[in-house]
Amino acid sequence: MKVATYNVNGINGRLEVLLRWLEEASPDVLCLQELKAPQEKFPIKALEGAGYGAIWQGQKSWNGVAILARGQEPHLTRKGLPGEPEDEHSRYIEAIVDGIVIGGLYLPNGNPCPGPKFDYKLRWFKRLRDYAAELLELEVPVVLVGDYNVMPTELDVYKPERWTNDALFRVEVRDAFRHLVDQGWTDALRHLHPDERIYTFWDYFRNAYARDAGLRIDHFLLSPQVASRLAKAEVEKHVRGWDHSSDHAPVWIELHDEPMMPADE
DNA sequence: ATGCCCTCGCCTCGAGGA
Repeated sequence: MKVATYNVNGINGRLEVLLRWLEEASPDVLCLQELKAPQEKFPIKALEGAGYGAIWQGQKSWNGVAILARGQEPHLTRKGLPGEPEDEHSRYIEAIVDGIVIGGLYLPNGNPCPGPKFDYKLRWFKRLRDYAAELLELEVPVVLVGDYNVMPTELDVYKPERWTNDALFRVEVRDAFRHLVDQGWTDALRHLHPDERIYTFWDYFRNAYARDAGLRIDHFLLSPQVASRLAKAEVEKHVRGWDHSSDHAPVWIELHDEPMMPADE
């Protein structure tokens, strides 16, 4: 089973690229972020034509998240995180697909820092941690995946010293991510590639992709019940080089069908 | 220190992104 994430930076402006990649990669599940489209402008017909069922939470101009499933309808279990009812940003959507809870998220950027946007990012992170702890208590397969807008370590930034005071790399934000992972989650890409420089985002500015000046900000966090099934984790870097690409690349993990149990268990 | 490039809106510039 292949589970993927892709910050599309505008689903309608990106539709051709998205359909091309779906045809090429055929993920079983795909979480999308930054739809930048209101609910009624989500291109459901085109995605159904490509063989996918979908649930989504749109928003005019900004944010917006979706979950696609190949050959089936994702079973919606939640829209939005608990803890701040007045928060109207479309940043979290959750579904069950093939027995796995898929939480698709788009964490706030937080710049400029300091400021209200940074405060909102930290609050959102806290809400995510509180909710993630509840999910872990269920002891079921859970994948919390999407654009976290955090580079967890210096290995995840092309030039760490340039990013020290940025909301994506501030120590408070790295701490928040680490505390989340330390609840018992597995960072899938880093787990399988402990020493590699891996990026999932390259700025449109400064010829960043050609220079490989990237950031690793799109992450898969796996509950123990699904971490035991992790087989592969890869970034579709070449897609970032396509014409009219998003500034993020798609990222995916491959899961074994059955848990890999220790021999003596 | 800032803009760079790109997306969206309701409209040709501004806001936001990271």
